Amino acid sequence: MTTSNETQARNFLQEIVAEDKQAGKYGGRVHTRFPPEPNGYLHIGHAKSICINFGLAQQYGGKCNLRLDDTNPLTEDTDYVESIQRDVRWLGFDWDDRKFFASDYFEKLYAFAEQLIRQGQAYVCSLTADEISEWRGDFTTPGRDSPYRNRTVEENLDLFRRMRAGEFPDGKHTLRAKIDMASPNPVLRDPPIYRIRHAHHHRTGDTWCIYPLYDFAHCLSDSIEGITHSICTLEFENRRPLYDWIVDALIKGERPHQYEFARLKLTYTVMSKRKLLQMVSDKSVSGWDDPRMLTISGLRRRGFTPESLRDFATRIGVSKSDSWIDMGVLELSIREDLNERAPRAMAVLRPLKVVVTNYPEGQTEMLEVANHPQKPELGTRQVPFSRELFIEADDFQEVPQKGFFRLAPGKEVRLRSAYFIKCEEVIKDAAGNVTELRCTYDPATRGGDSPEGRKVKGTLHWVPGTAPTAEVRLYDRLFSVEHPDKDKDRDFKEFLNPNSLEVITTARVEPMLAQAAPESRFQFERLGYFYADPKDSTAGRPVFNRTVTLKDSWTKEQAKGK
RNA sequence: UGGGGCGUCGUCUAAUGGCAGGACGUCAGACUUUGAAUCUGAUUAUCAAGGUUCGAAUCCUUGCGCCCCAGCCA
Repeated sequence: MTTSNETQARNFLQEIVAEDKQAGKYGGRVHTRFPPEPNGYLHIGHAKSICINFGLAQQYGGKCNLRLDDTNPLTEDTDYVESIQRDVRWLGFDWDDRKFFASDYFEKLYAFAEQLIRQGQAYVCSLTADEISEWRGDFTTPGRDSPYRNRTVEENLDLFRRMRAGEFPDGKHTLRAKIDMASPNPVLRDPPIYRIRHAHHHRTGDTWCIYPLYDFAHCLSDSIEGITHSICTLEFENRRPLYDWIVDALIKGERPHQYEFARLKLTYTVMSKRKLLQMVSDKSVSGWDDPRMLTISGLRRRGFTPESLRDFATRIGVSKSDSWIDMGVLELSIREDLNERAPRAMAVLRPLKVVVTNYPEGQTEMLEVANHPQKPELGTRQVPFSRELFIEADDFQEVPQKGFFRLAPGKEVRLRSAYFIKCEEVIKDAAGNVTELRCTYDPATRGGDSPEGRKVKGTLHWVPGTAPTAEVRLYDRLFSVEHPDKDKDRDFKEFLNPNSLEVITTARVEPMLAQAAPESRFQFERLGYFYADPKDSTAGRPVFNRTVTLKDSWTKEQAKGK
């Protein structure tokens, strides 16, 4: 019998790296890289890639570089560079002194381009963008050779140098690799590798007016950095022949190889940077770090931990099959982590006043409450108890439905770590709304202990009548359907969940919570895990973000009854 | 349509010609001072059809389905 503990199943990338290392390839060296383009914030799909690339390096005694792939000055920005570094570090990974930019290599890449020209493997093409597209053909018809394909090396070199010198406007010429216009793979039909762009670059400023394209820059950046395994997502698989062609043409000796895995797809969300950017710009969300966003910064602000995200990444595995991960898996990862480490606390979201009629007026006693039921080492705290208190409005039903074992007229429940109380009277306003409950308590049940084995099924959380109020933000899935961008004819934003955020400003919290430091995490008993918002919390007035609810079999039970 | 890739429980993922395993989910139960956690049990899968073989998820053939590619984006 094998169990997951005994079998250390390797994913296909680990297998490739292990075999290469075993075979002594690259002298046993393992060197990966995480190469985001700084044109947006990192999301949970990137987190998967980060864990794969940095993880592989860790597991096989290698290194992983951080490389900002900044070859398109139109979309890139230093703000993004900063956020990327912050997010990778927060996730728990370290590139030491190996932070690189593709733009570090512009001079070298230019030299490689000239070399390609001299080798007769690249030419300056003067077709317009539209013409290039036309001449490329389509899936069924081969492309036609550009009329500029046979320019001499000298002419190409001259033109290319003048492109660099800024003699031509945008789009006037491109440098193209001379491969095969009839290739069944359109990527190989003389792909442009340099274009003219008179644009300000976030790092090189106005030094350049020509910029290399991804296919040219990426494989050569890998080569320059001594990358051994260049890992990317499946949609780049078509480009691997081009990767190899360029590297073969220009690099002698050891060279990197590209491998592809399936990108992460999560239900109830969208993953493309374009769509995330759109929601940020049109204010569908409050920003890149809106806690509903599946960006790393959004998840961080929601209260996710780096550990839970890393756990998620290993849990979902790595393969080449195009698959959907259920949002429940992400929720499981954070619940599992926070169940272990989050101290418990009591907060009431929708307060219902309870008066304990037989409790002496003006008396207050301190009750000791455990911070974690399974971890006595996390200690206890004191919560004041007196004649007036609040319970959750949901925890009372005047006419209890089937299976409801919380408070109801004549019924007895336990107040967590306090006393048993019994509902004697229901007070309503003129409109018939329940505004207050009159209860009696049993002094023999102090601490919540059951005397002579008396059973009560329900245990409710509560806060003192003097409890401070706090703002609580209840977050839910951003989209209300599993696959918001599956239907190409419908805008994904039609599926935004209108209830993805509920702000409650009148929640009541136990006294200790009013002092909660920003970024601290708690389990609000019976409600979920909450995180003191790092931006909006102020001294003595924390704002709590709901990270995730507790598993709730009662709601499920209720739904079944209907 | 040409090329490339991928098809294993509801979902994700193992198997490297030798008992289709694990996790999540679901269902049932135990326990419970959180309807949480924990524990126990159950549940369900090799895209199809042929072939090779003592033996096929794995190899071969044919078919089917899904994904990617026709940016001077990455």
